[in-house]
Formats: sequence, structure tokens, C-alpha cells
Amino acid sequence: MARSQRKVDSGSEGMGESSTPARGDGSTTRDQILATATRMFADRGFGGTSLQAIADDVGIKKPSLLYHFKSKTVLREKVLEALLERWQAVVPQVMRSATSGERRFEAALSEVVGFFKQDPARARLLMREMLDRPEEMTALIRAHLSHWVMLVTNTIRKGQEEGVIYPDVDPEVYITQSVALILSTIAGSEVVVGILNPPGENKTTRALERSIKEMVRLARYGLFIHPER
Amino acid sequence: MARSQRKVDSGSEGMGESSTPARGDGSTTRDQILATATRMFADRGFGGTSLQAIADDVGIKKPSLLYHFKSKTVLREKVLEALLERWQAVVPQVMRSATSGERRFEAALSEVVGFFKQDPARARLLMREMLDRPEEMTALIRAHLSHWVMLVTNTIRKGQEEGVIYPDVDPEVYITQSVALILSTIAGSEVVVGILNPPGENKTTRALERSIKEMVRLARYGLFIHPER
DNA sequence: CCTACCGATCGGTAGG
DNA sequence: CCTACCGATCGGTAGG
Repeated sequence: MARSQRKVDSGSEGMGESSTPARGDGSTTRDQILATATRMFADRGFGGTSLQAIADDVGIKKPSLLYHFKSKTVLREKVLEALLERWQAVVPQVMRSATSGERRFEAALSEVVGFFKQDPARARLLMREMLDRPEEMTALIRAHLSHWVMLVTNTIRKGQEEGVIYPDVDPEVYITQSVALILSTIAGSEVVVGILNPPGENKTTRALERSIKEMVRLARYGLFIHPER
Repeated sequence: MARSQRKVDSGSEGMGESSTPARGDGSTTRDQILATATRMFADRGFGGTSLQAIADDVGIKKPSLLYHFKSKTVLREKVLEALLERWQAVVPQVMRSATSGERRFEAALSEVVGFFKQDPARARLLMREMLDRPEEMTALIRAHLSHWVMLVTNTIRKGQEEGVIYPDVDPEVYITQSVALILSTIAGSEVVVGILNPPGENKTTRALERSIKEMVRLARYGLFIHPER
């Protein structure tokens, strides 16, 4: 079960900040804790993950973990912060793609899909937070995503004025639905793949690609009056 | 916090089966436990719900709960069974609606939506199970839903041959996506409503209706070549 | 970053 | 359906 059992030989030279002790692979203990916690919270949920399990996987003792994050709640907050930071990094690229036109729309969409496909734990984690703490999640989205939502909303409205997007699309709702679709496609991929693949072999990636393709199609056909084929 | 604190005065007349002691409202203790467990598992997750909390809410002691369900795992299984039984009850009606045509498609869709809207805990519960136990969930879906999925798949294929449904729709995947869309719309409604409604007032139902309407539109426009307006 | 330890709570059992 | 109780594990602290 342990992830990196190697003992850290540098234990007491007394001058490095303990939050950034050098590792062979360049990752700090703090980063390792965040990475493990992200994965475990996504897989088993916050309540279903013990600090002990995280500490074991990182290869430290529980009190050491609590030195880096002073409570389990703080750890959860930091995990979410790290996730949202990574998201903020891809937003500009998404926005550049989304400014207009169907081809660009598709590029923007696959940018978002890529963000979650690159690390499916992100999708599962966000979904769990939505279920576990809807109020906090709402606040978080308002703080970090409302600007993005507004921009996309405006782009859709422009498309409606130009007559290329269905006039009865509800832009804001459309966006939330699209994101929900992406999240559940990635987060639920294990189940969907299991349904698509007859009991026997599991061509996981194939079924996932098939799932993503249909999702993008659904998003496009629901938006553009004359979707390109 | 307690739901029904009233003491059951009939404690020892010695002849009724303990699994069906009469209640004023006609529900057995067993049913009350199932109902409370369903709601709590949906709200806080299986791991986040203690048997103590369920027992408190029902108004009995924990060991009494374990008399009705011999372990927490068994309780979870029975909760899911009860949910799937209710689902099986609406399937015939859905199928009758879905046999052909756009109007009928819409009726079938709103039948499914109604099932979850009637008790949103169902959507949250299924979503959590998908995240917590993907393998068991896959098996459960295969056992209880594969027949339904096959029928809808065939209906879509027929529509494609008749030229009313886009030929590039992937029927099986389309169905899973639609269900995912319904589930996340209902299960995530609290968050979505929070996003749609500016910080102040919360016209919950209005925003939810708006969300459901757009969801149905998305499903229709993604399926039919010339959607009726 | 560790050892040693805490009170609280967990799911579950014995026995009536 | 209850009282009484179990060992295990939980998040967290003291102190180094």
C-alpha cells in the first residue's frame, strides 16, 4: 500500500524551511500529501479517508501529517485550492478558444475535457464536494468561476444574435449542464465503461473515447442550429 | 434532530411479527429505518452516516436497528434494493411512452425526470454509489437496467432508419449521457440553483424548472434532426 | 518529523 | 426492542 517508503535521510540540518525540503523527484512532503489526499478523497470521499491512510501512503506518521496541515478540514481546503489553481491556469487558453465560432467552441470544450481527463480524480472530487458540501461548493464556484461563466454566456448570446445558435438556449443553464455532462462522463467513466463493454474484456480507453465523443456531439447539436458534421 | 420521538406503547403483546408491527401511519419500523437511511446516505454518504444517527432519527436504539438489518452493509444493500424496486415500477410507463416519436420521447424523458424529482435523494444516492462502489453499481445496472437500455437503444435505431434521428448518434452512449444529465441536474440542483440565483433570494423551484427545461431541450436537440419547437 | 497518548465515536455482540 | 459492553479506529495533542 505504501507509496514511497524511502526514509528521508535529511532530518535535522536545521536551516531549510520544513515546507520545502528537497526531494529526489523535486516534490516536497507537502506536495506528496496533497497529491495522495486528492486521490484518496476522490476515490473514497473525505469521510471515507482517514489521516492514517494518507500518512501511510506518503510514508510518514500521522502527527507529521498534522504538522503540515493542522487539521483534516484544512487539508481538504488546501486540496480544493490546489485543484482550482490548476483550473485557473487553463482558463485563459479556454477563453481564447471560446471567443467565437463552432470550431473554436469545440476546441474550448475539449480543453475543459482535457483538464479532467488528465486527472480524473479532479472530476470525482468536485462531484463529491457538490454532494457533500453544496453551500461551500456554490461559494467556491461563485468566487472562481463566475467570471468564466459570464464570458461564455456572452459569447453564446452573441451567437444567438448572429443566428447561428438556437434562440431558445438558456446560456447560463447550458453551461452548467455542459460542465455537469463533462464531470459525470469522466467521474462515472468506470461505470459507463462497464455498461458499454459486455461483461468480458474491458477496452477502457476505447469506451471512454466513445463516451466523450458523444458528449461533445450532444453539446454541439444542442447549441448550433446547423452543426458541422 | 429526532424524527419521531413518540414511544411505541405496544411493546410486548407477543403476537405480531416484529417486522410488521402496526404504526399509526401504517409504516413499520423497518420502513422508517429504510426511509431515514436513504435520506442520510444520500445527504452525507454511506461512510458519513453512523448507525447511531439513523437510530436516533427513527427513535430507537442502535442494537434495535441491527436487529432489523444485521449489518450496516446489509442496510445499504436493502436501501438500494428498495430504490431499484420503485424504479422497476415506473419502467413500464416509461417504455409505453418511449416507443416512438418526439412527443412520446419527451413524455418518457419527463417520466424519468419525475421519478428523481419526486425524491431527489434517489439521484444523490445513485451518484454516490457510482463514486463509492463503481463495480457493484455496474453489476446492479446490468441486472436491473440492461433490458430497459436495450429497448430504448432499439427505438433510437429505428428512428435513425426512418431519418428522424441524427445518424451519428451513438444510441447506448446517448442513453447513459441522458441519464447522467438527469442525475446531475437533480443531484446538483442545490449548487446549480445557487449559481443561477444571484446571492440574494433563492427561487429554488424556478431555477430548478429552468434547469430541467434546458436539460430536456439539450436531450431533444441532440437526438432529433428537426426538433419541434 | 517522531513516540506516546487522549477522549470520542465507530460498527457490532451478548443476553435478555 | 433494550441495557451494557467490546475492540478498533477516528482526529487531534503534548512534548520533544
